[in-house]
Amino acid sequence: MGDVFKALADPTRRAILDELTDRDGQTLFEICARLAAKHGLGSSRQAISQHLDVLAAAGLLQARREGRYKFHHIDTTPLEPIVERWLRKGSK
Amino acid sequence: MGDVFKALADPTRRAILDELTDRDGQTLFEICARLAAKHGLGSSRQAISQHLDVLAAAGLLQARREGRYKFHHIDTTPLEPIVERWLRKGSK
DNA sequence: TTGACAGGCAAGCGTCCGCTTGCATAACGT
DNA sequence: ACGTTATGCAAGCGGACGCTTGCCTGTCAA
Repeated sequence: MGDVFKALADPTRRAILDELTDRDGQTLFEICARLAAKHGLGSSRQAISQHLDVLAAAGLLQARREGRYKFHHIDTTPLEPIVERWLRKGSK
Repeated sequence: MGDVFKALADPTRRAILDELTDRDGQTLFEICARLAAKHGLGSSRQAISQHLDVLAAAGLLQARREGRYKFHHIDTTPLEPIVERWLRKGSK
């Protein structure tokens, strides 16, 4: 559960989620190209790959293999309960 | 803005927010005692103090001086826009 | 005024994190 | 078959992070 917060702590990983929100199901190279173009991030391929592993371990990402391509999809399910945890004050 | 995510990345800081949600306006020593009792965390006073600094820098905390006491209050304002960022897909 | 209480400042240390580097694997085109 | 494309694995490095340690400031009670 705490993996979700650690995954969101890095700005590059948040940019990846932004990119996948704009266009879901991208491959690793597509993400690299669009991160460099849109967000001005000069991260290498291996760096992005490791970020994708972290996001997948947190349950925020789901990978789909197809031939030599691997498409990545967001899963926003773990995001919903993490904020309402502190927003409701009349719980006690 | 990214400070909010980095602040939430640490489990001790999340426990502090839990404690302040349950009982707002506690002092440093109160937080230390209740963290040790409820959450089983054996963190020292200085460690908690530094965590409070991080939370305050992220805008999640607001301090109020009164004599030799310093009461800490949550501010959940920065929490609201951070999740809807990825939840809405029909924004493009 | 003296002592205890609540908190602050800053240096040092060990660990984790993000990134690079180098090589390996697997699928496709020709 | 061969080279290219898309991705995987693992060791190593530098910096940031969380925590400790030690000392200092300010406030209240007796």
